[in-house]
Amino acid sequence: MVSSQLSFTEENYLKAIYFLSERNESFDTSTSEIAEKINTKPPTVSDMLRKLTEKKLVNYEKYKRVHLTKAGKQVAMLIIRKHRLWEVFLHDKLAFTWDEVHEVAEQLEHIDSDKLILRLEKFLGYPKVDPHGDPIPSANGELKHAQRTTLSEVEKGKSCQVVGVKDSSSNFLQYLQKINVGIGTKIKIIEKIAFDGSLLISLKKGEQQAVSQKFADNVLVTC
Amino acid sequence: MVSSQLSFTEENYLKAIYFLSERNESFDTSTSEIAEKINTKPPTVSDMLRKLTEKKLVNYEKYKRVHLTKAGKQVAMLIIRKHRLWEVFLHDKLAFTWDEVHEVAEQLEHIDSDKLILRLEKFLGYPKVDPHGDPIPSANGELKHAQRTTLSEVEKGKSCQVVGVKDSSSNFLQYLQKINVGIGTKIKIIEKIAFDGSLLISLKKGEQQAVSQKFADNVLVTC
DNA sequence: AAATATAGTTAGACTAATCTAACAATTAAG
DNA sequence: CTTAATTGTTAGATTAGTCTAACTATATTT
Repeated sequence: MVSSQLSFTEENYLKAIYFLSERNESFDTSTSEIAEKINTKPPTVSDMLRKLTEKKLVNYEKYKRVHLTKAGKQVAMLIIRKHRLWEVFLHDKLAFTWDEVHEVAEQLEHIDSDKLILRLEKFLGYPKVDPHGDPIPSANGELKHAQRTTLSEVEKGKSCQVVGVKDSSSNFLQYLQKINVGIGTKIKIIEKIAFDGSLLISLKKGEQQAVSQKFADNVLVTC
Repeated sequence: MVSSQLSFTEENYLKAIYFLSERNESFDTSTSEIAEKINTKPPTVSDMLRKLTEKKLVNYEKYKRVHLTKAGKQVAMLIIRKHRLWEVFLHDKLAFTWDEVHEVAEQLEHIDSDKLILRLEKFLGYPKVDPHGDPIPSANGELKHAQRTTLSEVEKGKSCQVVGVKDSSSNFLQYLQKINVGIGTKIKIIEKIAFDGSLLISLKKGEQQAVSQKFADNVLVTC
């Protein structure tokens, strides 16, 4: 049942290193960036980096920059996976708003049970993105680099999930709300009307909806 | 958002003290019983008791027996509440069996968010008992001392929840399984037939079922 | 390239939770 | 009511995670 053998604190360091590394080309970060991120002081980070190096979760040499090993990245991805699945749960099932989910998910992400996460994922209907539109890694730690396309690119009969919008005018956002389309909404393409490029789509519970080509051009999705 | 300010460990001590105290009339327990329960050694418990005494969560004098203060009991009840609600979630929503729920709930019970628990309780339909039939304390830490009655005592039109059986013969248990009645099942009394004491009951999703008086006499419920 | 500024490490100390070994109090038995 | 058995505490150490202060390495500037 126990999967990582790592402490709460070690997990948080790995997650922080992942997010900081992601921000540059060389996929690495520094002692003080980490300290800043997780609200500790540089000496504390120095100690932890020595420990994580021993455990082969990071590659690190004194005074140089850190980066995650393959194993370290794997651990980080699984924590992020748990975090985002819990966010979906809080949002979809417990009606938390998108800005409330993060804090609680920070705690829930450390719960250690593989079975729990697999069951939760199934219960949530295998979501691909969290309530902020960020992609959810798979059980083996892979992150589909979510090739975002527009709704208009999706083929007839296929399903996809909303991850964002191109046009962020309040007109458009209000329209989206009105027809109940938001981040994470699953959409199936029922019909494409060649005449004007408009689409017939279905949302959950079989609600059908006709939308214009302009609409479809401005909704970003993953398949 | 933070409600208790207590460490994971302190919470576990309070919970252990609660369960051990519950086993005798004087509602107290001892250093070594606690040590045994939470798998530590007596000196560790001694230290912790000093600490919990300072925090006014237990009443304790050296070499005497311990008991929870009102505040300590309150904390314990809220942890038990969280534990049991999570057990219901795991069982009802994620299809864990009754013997699998405890281990994961041991972790989940320490998640600290009042809002989360209130929303979870609502999402689960305000259950009164966990999958083992143990009662769930209310948000203010009160445990309805679940006046168990038999199904036959419940009035027409009222709803109740199964918490156990009087007759535990395999004949009866098999019958219960067949008609999908278990611990936690909610039952509404549709009709009482005066002629033979039999009942017409409804289970969830409106499945109706006729049961005999003998059946109703042997099913324990809370209202 | 020397001086200065920035970033990182080492040393030493603290807290929480744990242990073992040694000692003290309480309880039970004769 | 003294002795033995049981139970509980104190002392001293350990580990994980954290801190401040002092020191060292790397980077930048002129």
